[in-house]
Amino acid sequence: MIRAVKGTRDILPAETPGWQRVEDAARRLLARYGFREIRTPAFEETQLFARSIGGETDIVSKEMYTFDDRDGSSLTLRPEATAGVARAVIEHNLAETDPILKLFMIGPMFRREQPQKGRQRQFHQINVEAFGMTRPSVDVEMIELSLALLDCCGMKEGDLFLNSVGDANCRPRYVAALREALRTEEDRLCADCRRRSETNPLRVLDCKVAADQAIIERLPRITDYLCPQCRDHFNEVRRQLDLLDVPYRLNHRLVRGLDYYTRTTFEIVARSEALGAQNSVLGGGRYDGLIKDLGGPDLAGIGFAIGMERLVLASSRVEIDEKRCDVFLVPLGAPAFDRALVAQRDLRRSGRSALIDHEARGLKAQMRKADKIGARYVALLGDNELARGVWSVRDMTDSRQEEVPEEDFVGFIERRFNG
RNA sequence: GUGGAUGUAGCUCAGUUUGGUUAGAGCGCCAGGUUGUGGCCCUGGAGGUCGCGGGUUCGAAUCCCGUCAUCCACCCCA
Repeated sequence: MIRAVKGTRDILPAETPGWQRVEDAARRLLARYGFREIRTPAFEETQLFARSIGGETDIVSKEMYTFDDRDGSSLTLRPEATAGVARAVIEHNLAETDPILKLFMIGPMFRREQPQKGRQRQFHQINVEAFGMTRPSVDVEMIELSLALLDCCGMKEGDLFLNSVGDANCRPRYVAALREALRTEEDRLCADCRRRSETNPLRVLDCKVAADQAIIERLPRITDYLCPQCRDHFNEVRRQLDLLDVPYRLNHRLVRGLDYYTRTTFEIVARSEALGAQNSVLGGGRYDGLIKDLGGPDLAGIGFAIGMERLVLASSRVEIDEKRCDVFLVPLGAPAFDRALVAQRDLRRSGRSALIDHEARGLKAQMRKADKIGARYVALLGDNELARGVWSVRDMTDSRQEEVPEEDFVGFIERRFNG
């Protein structure tokens, strides 16, 4: 049997209403904040991701689905959205044409990781990006929006963590200081952290090994190394968050795993137990140097991504009553079936959902099917009805049944739904 | 890439410790009870290479070896 490949899964008809609810709510809210939808390709030139995300990151070094096209060029299924959106912004000069460049994208991403709860190789994100705005109030708008989005999508219990990772001026100084401090503690750290001390010292900060925690708490903090500009920016972000009553918690250990982040970084962690170890539902930050690094104008950027699978897991379940059918037509015999086909078309033309059980044998079986499918009305056409030129229309909610002249049948149904 | 758990009917699972006739249950599906009426109830039916391969044995879902898959966790991220 051919199965869905490792780390991918089908979102079945029973689940799609929940996904649509999330997407619809998100689209409505994003429109209120002035965001417009963009849809970029699911694959790009490999170079784009290598240059934007950073060659030393886990994503680029071991998680990308990369393949050679037939002409020999290297392509990669997108592991995240920002790079592609940034590319599109540059390619189409969007910053020149759009006075307020706010974009969002909903779609699948691909990373070759070991699957676990809340982590799949194909997963879906809602990505929100704003370009060309450098002021702290933009950071605050994005953070407030991220909370509002999760809230309107049904996730009530989440903690917002905030940090600043500095910029090209001050972050290298901090990394140097961190590496220095780690050297003196080296022999007391876990094996992973000793390795990280060299490869990517920032990663030591979110180590989960209990024995390392005390040491990590004593390490230098990025916020003590921020340059004056970054410090002022961070302070202003915090002041305005307070102004808008946005609850947040500082987390000096919050360092994003992608190289392009600058200054503000944030993350929302679900309190729900439903998520397992991967409880981060939303993450993002500012990336002021990215567009220029990719060969575009010197354009600031800030964005975040919501993991939709995780959001669905963390959201309160709402029963969505599936109304698949307004009228279920039950013809008995071949002449009646022909009339039912016509009636089905006419009902649909008038805007109602109508179904016929094409395979049905007996009346009882068709009634059962009508009930299972949640039909509001059943319209029966048997020998009695044919002889008198009527439909027997049964209201499935109260089991009341009445006869309706054939020529008024569609009008009768219409009045039932509109009146 | 590493570690742990689990693979039996469409779904959820018993049965595996202590090997023993035709492998069970609930739900779902189909049909009948009601030859023109759904839900509830009753009766019957269909549906399984017991993940796959090999081994031990008179005999394997059950014991042994291998392998694959899924889940959870590490790593890391949304």
